[in-house]
Amino acid sequence: MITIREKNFNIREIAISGQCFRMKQMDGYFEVVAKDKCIKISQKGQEITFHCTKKDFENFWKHYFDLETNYGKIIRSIDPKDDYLKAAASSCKGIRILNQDPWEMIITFIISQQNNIPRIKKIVEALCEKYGEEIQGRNQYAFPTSQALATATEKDLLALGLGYRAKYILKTARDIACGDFDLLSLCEDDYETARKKLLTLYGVGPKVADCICLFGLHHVEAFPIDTHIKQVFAKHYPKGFPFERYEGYAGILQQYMFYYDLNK
DNA sequence: ACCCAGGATGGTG
DNA sequence: CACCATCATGGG
Repeated sequence: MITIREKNFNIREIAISGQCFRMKQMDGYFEVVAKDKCIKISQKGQEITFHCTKKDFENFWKHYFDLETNYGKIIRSIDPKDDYLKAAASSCKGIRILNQDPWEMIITFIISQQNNIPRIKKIVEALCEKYGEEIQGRNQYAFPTSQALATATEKDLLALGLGYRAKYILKTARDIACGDFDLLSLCEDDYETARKKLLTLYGVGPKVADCICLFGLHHVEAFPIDTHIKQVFAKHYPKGFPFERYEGYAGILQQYMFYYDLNK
């Protein structure tokens, strides 16, 4: 168990930010499942307690929650004249851009298309229960490996409620499991290269590719444009969003706007 | 019964 | 290039 103090960290905001789908609010704490790991986290004000060993915190969770980045500095860089962006960031100053598993992001964000967040969570959970390994003593299931998912049939996936995305998931899982699509080299690529490669996957378009880049590869310049952001742009940035001002990390600001619009 | 949800694909003009 | 029907499913 390890407790830290951090201004720009709010586990509740992160849990409902729509970038992760396996973070659950329990009675007095949050339960987080990532890849094949599970942790309980509680927070009182700026004191955050990670219920794990110091070793696991240092080796995994610290990086997972992007605790080495200064988010205060990012928020302070917002144009003081941009009232909307200031309000958006102010509504969720505790968001972090998580360092999630690329494979997990590919699958979950293919599922996310034309879908709502509660339902995405439900489907991801069902997928883990059916194809993931049990995490010992946790009553939780790891995210399935590509090899495990590759053994599924389209009918199996349809039964889980995946709908028309079932065929996307199957082909992508199989292409990755057999090594036809190389995940390891993807992790070495810069944003533009990674994005281009991701677009070759069946079921991955521009928006999903950017979500994978942002949440799975930590290319914080990636800026996913979904239905919410389109509405925000139409309403608050009719003359265009000032991307040039936030070059290299606009994706973080995207999360503030997404959150603000989602919870309005 | 109608509309929407962190869109992508395949076809057409 | 731009547009557009279609793709399953559940929740409002």
